[in-house]
Amino acid sequence: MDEADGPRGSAGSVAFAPHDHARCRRAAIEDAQAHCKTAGLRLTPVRERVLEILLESHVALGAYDVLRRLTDEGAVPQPPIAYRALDFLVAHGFAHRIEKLNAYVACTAPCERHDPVFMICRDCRAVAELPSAPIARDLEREAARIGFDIGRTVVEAEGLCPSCRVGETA
Amino acid sequence: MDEADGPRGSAGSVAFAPHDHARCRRAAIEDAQAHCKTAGLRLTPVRERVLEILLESHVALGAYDVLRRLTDEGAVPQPPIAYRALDFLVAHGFAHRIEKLNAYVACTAPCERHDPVFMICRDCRAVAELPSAPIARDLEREAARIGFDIGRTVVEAEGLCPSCRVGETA
DNA sequence: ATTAGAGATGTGATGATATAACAATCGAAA
DNA sequence: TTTCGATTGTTATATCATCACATCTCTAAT
Repeated sequence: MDEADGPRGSAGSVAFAPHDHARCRRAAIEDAQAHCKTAGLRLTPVRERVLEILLESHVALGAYDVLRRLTDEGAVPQPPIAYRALDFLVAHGFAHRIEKLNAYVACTAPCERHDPVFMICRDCRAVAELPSAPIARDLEREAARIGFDIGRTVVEAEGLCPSCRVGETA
Repeated sequence: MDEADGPRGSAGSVAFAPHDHARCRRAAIEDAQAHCKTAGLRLTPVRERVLEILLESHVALGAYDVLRRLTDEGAVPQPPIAYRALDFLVAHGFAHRIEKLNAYVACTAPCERHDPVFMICRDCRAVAELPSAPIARDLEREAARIGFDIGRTVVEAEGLCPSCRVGETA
């Protein structure tokens, strides 16, 4: 990967590689702010705070993990508070839901519009987000063969990230 | 598809195509019985019954749907009864878990060993199971690029099956 | 400024999915 | 026929997600 590519650069996964994470977070927040302004969406305090919480790492957090963080900061512990913010972030591409974990991660790519591919570490729950173009093509071809009309796709690989492979028992 | 291919033939999805479903069910049960005998696994009455319930159609059933069926037949309504049987069937490849739906379907292919691709109808919840070889290759290549070691994969496309596309509003 | 309407939030309750824990039983093999 | 691991019975609880309805808050039209 070209070192000149930033944390949200185009060369692929950032989650498993050392990177300037402060910049990564800042860029994601600024992207979200800019996109909301352009699109007339309201990045309210709780929505922005939830995005910040997700952006603290590339580890997937459950809705109740997020809620716990919010309540530690004074919010009342009502699940809809977390779910509503997460739903907003997912709906607009600022975060993704990981079906395999029932959990959420911040988006780490300028997510135009096809569902990404995720690589999920089973040890540390870190999630790398990859572009899905080749796999999407394969899926479309298979779907066409059986007359299926694809809406959304879930592509998640569970395994071990580079860090967690180190020292793993054979 | 070659009509000579049976319901568990090699040419791909059977779930969305008209087929001799009685034969389909029978073949799946017999496969399971034979495989358990060979492998020294115990296809106990409740396990076999749960497989039969899943095999009644190609529609995904939740664990509590299965449990309801069992209790209608006299079992006591304890969730572990259903989950244990489902876990057994999934562990040995006689059924699959659909992450997107938190639900289960009977396996419709002689599942040697790579995780299948599923096409899930959002209207009728029918699930077609396809071989995953090309997609698995793509995923492996992407994983190698970032040093990720893939264990299991989840590939699920949600959309509309051929039957449910008919008469769908544009 | 006033206010109507849509979107967002506060709040209590409940629904849906899944597992922990431990006792009792069964079945294959020593 | 005893033993040991796998399976089942049973109670309880954990975890994930949504409903329903009141209230508030922005924004834009008046």
